[in-house]
Formats: sequence, C-alpha cells, structure tokens
Amino acid sequence: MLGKTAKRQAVQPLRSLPSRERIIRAAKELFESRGYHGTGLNEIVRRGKAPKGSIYYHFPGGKDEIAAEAILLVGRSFVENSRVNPVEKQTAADAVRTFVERLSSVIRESGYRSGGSLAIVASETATTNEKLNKACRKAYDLIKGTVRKRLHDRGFPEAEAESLSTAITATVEGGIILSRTYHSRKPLLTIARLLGEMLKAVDPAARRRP
Amino acid sequence: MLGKTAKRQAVQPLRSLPSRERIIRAAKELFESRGYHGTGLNEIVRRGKAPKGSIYYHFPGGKDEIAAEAILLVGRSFVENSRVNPVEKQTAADAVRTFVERLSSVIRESGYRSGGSLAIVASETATTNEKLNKACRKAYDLIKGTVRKRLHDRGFPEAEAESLSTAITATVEGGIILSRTYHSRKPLLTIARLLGEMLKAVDPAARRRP
DNA sequence: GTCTATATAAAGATAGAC
DNA sequence: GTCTATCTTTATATAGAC
Repeated sequence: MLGKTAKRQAVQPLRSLPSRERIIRAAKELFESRGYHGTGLNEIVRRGKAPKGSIYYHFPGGKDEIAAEAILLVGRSFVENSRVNPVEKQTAADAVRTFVERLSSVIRESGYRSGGSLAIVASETATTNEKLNKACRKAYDLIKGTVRKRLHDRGFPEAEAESLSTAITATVEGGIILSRTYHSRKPLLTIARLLGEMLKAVDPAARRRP
Repeated sequence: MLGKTAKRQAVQPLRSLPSRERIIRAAKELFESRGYHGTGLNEIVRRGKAPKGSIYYHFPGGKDEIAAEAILLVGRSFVENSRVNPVEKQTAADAVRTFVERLSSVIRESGYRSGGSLAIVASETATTNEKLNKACRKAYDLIKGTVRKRLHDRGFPEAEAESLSTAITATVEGGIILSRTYHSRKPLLTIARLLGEMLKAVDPAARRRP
C-alpha cells in the first residue's frame, strides 16, 4: 500500500495541475474522435475550460507538445485502468473477453465518439511527425507491455505472450474502428467472443479441462 | 467473360477519366498516410498533376465528394486485387497468411506511408461527417464481404464466415497501424502467423489431417 | 498565470476570363 | 475544361498589458 503522503498526483510530476491537466485531457478526448489535424487549439481550450492565452505558457512546444502529452495519457490511462480493475481470478480468455465487452459499452455510451484508442493519431503521424510518432510508440509499448505481462502472469511463455499481445492490441484497435464506423457494438462483441475462444484454445493453464 | 465492348472503365460511368481520376487517386494516397483533415486540396491537385481550378468542376461537392470517391476506391481496389490474385488452391489459413505477409512488404516499400487502409478516415469521420461515414461503411462492407465470401467458398458456415471476416478485417487494420507506427513489418508478420494458426485450427476443410 | 489583440500562413471555396 | 485571382474562414503562434 501507499503511504498517506502519496496523493492523487502519481503520474504528472509537480507542475501546475489544474489548467495544464485540463488542456491535456480535453486534447485527448478530441483527438480520439477527430484526430490530430482535425482538432484545433481553440476547441481544446474551449473544451478544457482553459484560458487560450496561457497555452504557450504551459506548452512552449505548442500543439505538438500538447498532443505528445495527450498520447502518453492514453497509454498511462490504460495501464492505470487495468491496474484498478484486477480481474485476477479470471482466465486470460475471460479477462480479455470481458474487457472488450466493457470497452464496447463505453464506446456506445459516448455516442461512438470516444474509443480510448491511439489509432487515429498514430496513423496520422506515423511518417509525418517524428515527435508524435515516438509518443505513439511509447503509448503502444505501455499497452502491449501490460497485456504481455498479464498473459505471462497466467502462464503463457514469454515469446507467446509477446506475440499474442501484438495480435490482441491490433484486433481491439481494429475493432474499435469498426464499431465506431458502424455505430454498433457488434464488431467489438464479435471480437470479444472470438478472442476469448482463441485464447482459451491456446491457454496453457486451461489445458487441464479442455 | 466480358465482350469486347467492355473497356477498362468498369466502375466510373462515362465522365472524363484523366484529370478526375488522377485527383481521386492522389487523394486516396494522401488520405492513407495523413488522414482527411491533414490533407489539403492544394496537395491533392499537386500530387495528381491536376489543375486546381478544375476541382469544383469535377467535384461540385468539394473536398467531401473527393474523399467519398477516394474511400470507395480503397474498397473497390481491395475487391479487385483479391479477384486478380486467385489464391484458389490455398487453404483459408495460407491465403490469409500470405496476403498479410505481402501487405507488410508493400507497406515497408512505401516507407510505411501507405497502408491500403481506411482506418484513418473512418476514425476521423465516424461521428463528425455523415456522408464520409457512409462511404467508409460501404468500403468496409466491400472488404468484409469479400473476405466472408472467400471463407464461405472454402467451407466455413455462413455465420462463422461472417464473424471471422469481422475479426480478420479488424486485426489486419490494427496490424497496419502498429506496423506503420513502429516502422517495422514485425507486427503484421506476427499477425499473419497467428491468424494463419487460428484459421487452421477452426477450418472445417482442414480437419481431415490435424 | 491569465488575458486581449494581432501577426501570419494556409485552408476551402468562388468568380470570371479564356 | 482549365487557369488565375481572390474571398472568407480558420489555423497556429506571438506580443505585451495586467
């Protein structure tokens, strides 16, 4: 457990939390649904209820710096979220299935605007913005690393956990895109089921009762 | 077979082919790597070697109309491409595996700029541009329908072919994003292998020799 | 830290000559 | 069908008062 001195500012160091953090969160939400190029600084400060004049005080690097922080927040949010929701007693198959099912609910509740996904910004900046490309890699490393670790904890060999973490991440990202495009949970629910079946079939811990 | 009167203008009706078609192709290529919002009309006409002044003659609907055509071209290109490359004698597992492996080569050769993917535009416009959202659905319908048909031809039951086509499409789309982000074939190659193994395990035609 | 005002560039779109 | 010139809007970014 953490001591009493560890307040709820684990991730961001010690800087000004209120305005700066609100800008990052607003950017994250807007990027998720409209992409990097489709989101203006005006929209960000409006949504974040932050003063426009102070943007370049908090982010001397401008839009790029905001985006890099927002992207890393996506990765860190995933890690944090999967740390809070234990799913310890579930098999790998059940854990992935329920995670994707919940994700599909969250996306539907957002009107298919949200997605918790890096896919857009990563695609937009893969070969056109080195700084943001690096940020996206870091975020995917966080997500994939978390998935890999969970699989390994459940008895999957290192190499297999690594491969599966890539496939699971890719499938879920693609499923998010399909569900958002079709405005329907169905693609993600189909993927939840198939990923579960696939994992059950290859789970070394589940071979006891096939 | 087609009669001699059917020239190579199957898809687009009878309009002016040269300039208009070049604009659509240029838009498709630019959207794939930079997205809808990240691509300007100036870039499109420059890349398509088309006169800027004639854009609104060919596309009265402006950028949206160009984008809708470009998106449909992605879907039609996939169908056409999979019609030209027969892969008739392959199992479903081998067909998918070799397709994704080839795709990873194409993407690498483009400097990870290309991707043959709708993912970006679909994500950008899922809830912000109804016209383009519909175009993206049509394109995904074409892609998923082709995959589904191929699976069904190989003995997969209708329902299973439908589910698998969703999962395969999603996984490949996600894999494209990962490979482009990491500037590496590895994610797609991993996915090619795992998709192949997964399909082999569930292929009703392959149960003869497990 | 926050605000207003503004510089500067680029976007999408139009008009009208040719 | 094509071209140039231009309108309007919006974008990122900066300067400087408070």
